[in-house]
Amino acid sequence: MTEPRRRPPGSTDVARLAGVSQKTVSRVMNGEQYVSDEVRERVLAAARELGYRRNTAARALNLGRFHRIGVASLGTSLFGPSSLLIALERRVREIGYAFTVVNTLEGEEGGIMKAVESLLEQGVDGIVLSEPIDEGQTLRIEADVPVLSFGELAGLDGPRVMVTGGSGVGAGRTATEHLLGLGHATVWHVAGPSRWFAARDRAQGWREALAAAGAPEPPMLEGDWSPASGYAAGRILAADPEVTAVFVANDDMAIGLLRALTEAGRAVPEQVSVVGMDDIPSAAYLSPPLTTIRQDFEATAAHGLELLVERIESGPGQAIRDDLPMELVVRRSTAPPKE
Amino acid sequence: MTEPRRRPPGSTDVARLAGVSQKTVSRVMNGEQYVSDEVRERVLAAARELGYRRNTAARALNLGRFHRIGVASLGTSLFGPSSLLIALERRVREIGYAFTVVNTLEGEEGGIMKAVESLLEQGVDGIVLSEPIDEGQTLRIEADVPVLSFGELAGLDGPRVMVTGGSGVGAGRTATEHLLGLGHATVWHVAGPSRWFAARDRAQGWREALAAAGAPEPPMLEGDWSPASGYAAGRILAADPEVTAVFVANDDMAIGLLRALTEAGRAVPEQVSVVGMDDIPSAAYLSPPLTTIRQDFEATAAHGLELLVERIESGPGQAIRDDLPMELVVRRSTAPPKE
DNA sequence: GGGGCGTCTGACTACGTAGTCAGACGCAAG
DNA sequence: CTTGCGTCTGACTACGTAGTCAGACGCCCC
Repeated sequence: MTEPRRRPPGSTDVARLAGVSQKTVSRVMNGEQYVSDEVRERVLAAARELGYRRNTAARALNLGRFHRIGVASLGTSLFGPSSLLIALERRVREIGYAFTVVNTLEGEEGGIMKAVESLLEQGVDGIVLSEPIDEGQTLRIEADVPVLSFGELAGLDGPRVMVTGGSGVGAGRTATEHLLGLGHATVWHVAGPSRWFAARDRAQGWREALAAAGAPEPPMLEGDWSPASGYAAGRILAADPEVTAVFVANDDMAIGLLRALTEAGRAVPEQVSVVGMDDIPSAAYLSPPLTTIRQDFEATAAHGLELLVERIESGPGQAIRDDLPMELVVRRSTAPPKE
Repeated sequence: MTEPRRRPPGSTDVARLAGVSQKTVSRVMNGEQYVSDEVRERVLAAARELGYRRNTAARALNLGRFHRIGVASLGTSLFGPSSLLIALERRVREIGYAFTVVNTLEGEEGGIMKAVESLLEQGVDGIVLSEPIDEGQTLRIEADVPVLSFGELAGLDGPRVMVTGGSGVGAGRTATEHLLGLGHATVWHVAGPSRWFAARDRAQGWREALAAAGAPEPPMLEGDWSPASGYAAGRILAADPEVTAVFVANDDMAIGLLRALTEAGRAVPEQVSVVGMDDIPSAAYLSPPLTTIRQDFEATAAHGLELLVERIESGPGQAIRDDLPMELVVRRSTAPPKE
């Protein structure tokens, strides 16, 4: 007598117990019509009794689809990316798909491509590149799987690729316009790492707003999203008395910047105004409370996934590029210039 | 002529092209021995040419295993949970499994059970409850799938359940001992929501340390992890001149607390010392830089998953309960009491 | 009473992989 | 030369589900 390693019950077992055919069980489990109430009841009772659960593998094999969406993400606990990931998960589940994540450690060679390959091997119906960064190589995805990228990923190419915008450019523009509107002669910018398209977008929005207002464009500083890098940038900016307004590409860097300004005796907002981005939960409790920009990750996720699922279920459509809604949250870190 | 909806190539197609049997292709793809180099080469070439990828569904169906680990998480961008999730993903992939997340919106009725059910339907070989919270109901998991819970989940019951500790109790003890060691008569505590076992553990560590030192136990305040709730707690504590030392259950709440103290004119650390927990990246850049406790999520994830995979691959073993390493990071928010 | 249609059910089969078993071949030892 | 063993390969089959197709039955209408 071998190990009683009983395999889980299948539709055949349920069928036997209910005294019907396997096919009828399948019909009941899929809620098809043309099953008498009496039979349906009997099957459901049998299924309950046996603890029956449909076998996903067999279903996927038969249907040729997995009902699974894979996300290649960046494995960072940064507020933006992780918020987007949560929004994606929720939305994916709402539309009846399963959810898989593969993280690509930043800096890893060809990380995104590896992540995509891993997703393809797992078998997914659609792929999302949630935080595309520029890895300096073309990213050609051969498989017959639609791919959604949040942000223009240079070199991304393939038969079924589509791109939808975040709110980067608009956000950069809004933040900069806010500061200019307060009367500042120009606005400095501490950007995120340039490999990130989100960082590029924000910087571009900043540039556009300056140009539109005819304001001079000061040299741009680049951080790595971390408070430490914001602090480093802050030390540089604090030393320059010309600096009266700064747009920082995320709140974490803004925290470091605030600290550097404080240490240098530059008062915020009296001497320097600061705008962050993300509206992290602690933004309202910093010293001073931070003016920042809040993105709507729920909307971003929903919009992108809608496009993706449409491709999955009915084939190609046209790509879309658009800015999604965002909101300026004015707190106490911005004010008109002192002078 | 119908739509040329070509299905992806299978091992049969590769076999035909390479002039071998389907079984031989399978052998090559699985790296089995007893295949001549010449045949192996031919098969690999054919596979490359066709863009062949093993069909996960068929594999899973045949093997009866999915090589997939599912995580029921909480859908929050809090630093702790999201860091743990990232560590889990990385580790799961390292050990050759696929990774699925299902988030349970907090507050949802029976959220964890629903998440687990969803994972079971998807077909996973093991389940991780990454941030167990007390939903006030027994959580009996019927399926023959091993479950790993990070933290003692009341009512969690089932044939193959195991629990491994986080570092909550030890962290609470360490933080409190640090403050007592500086000479404070006692230590106040702002806890996380009591439904979270992580919050309970930290509070218990705090209590244990006070008891061990013979210090009186002041009333405990409870927040919801957010800076706003820390701020609220801070306003209460700031009003009480007795308060000289506070252990806050996470850094976000500590930020709110710091702000409340500052607004009330209570200097940190001169009048009040504060210890947080998590060591979020911005902790070092707050005013003042925050003394806090750093957890080793990588180790936690690795340790737990090791247990889980052992259960998956070789059956039951004994449950383990242990505290994992953590580290006190001393910065400037703590000092001996003024007087 | 016969024809037609709507409702309900089941037999058969495909999906792609890997386990089992059998057999072919070459080489070494007796 | 025979025997035996190690190496290599393929035929057959199971895995659990759902699509296709065919058939049974009851009812309504002419």
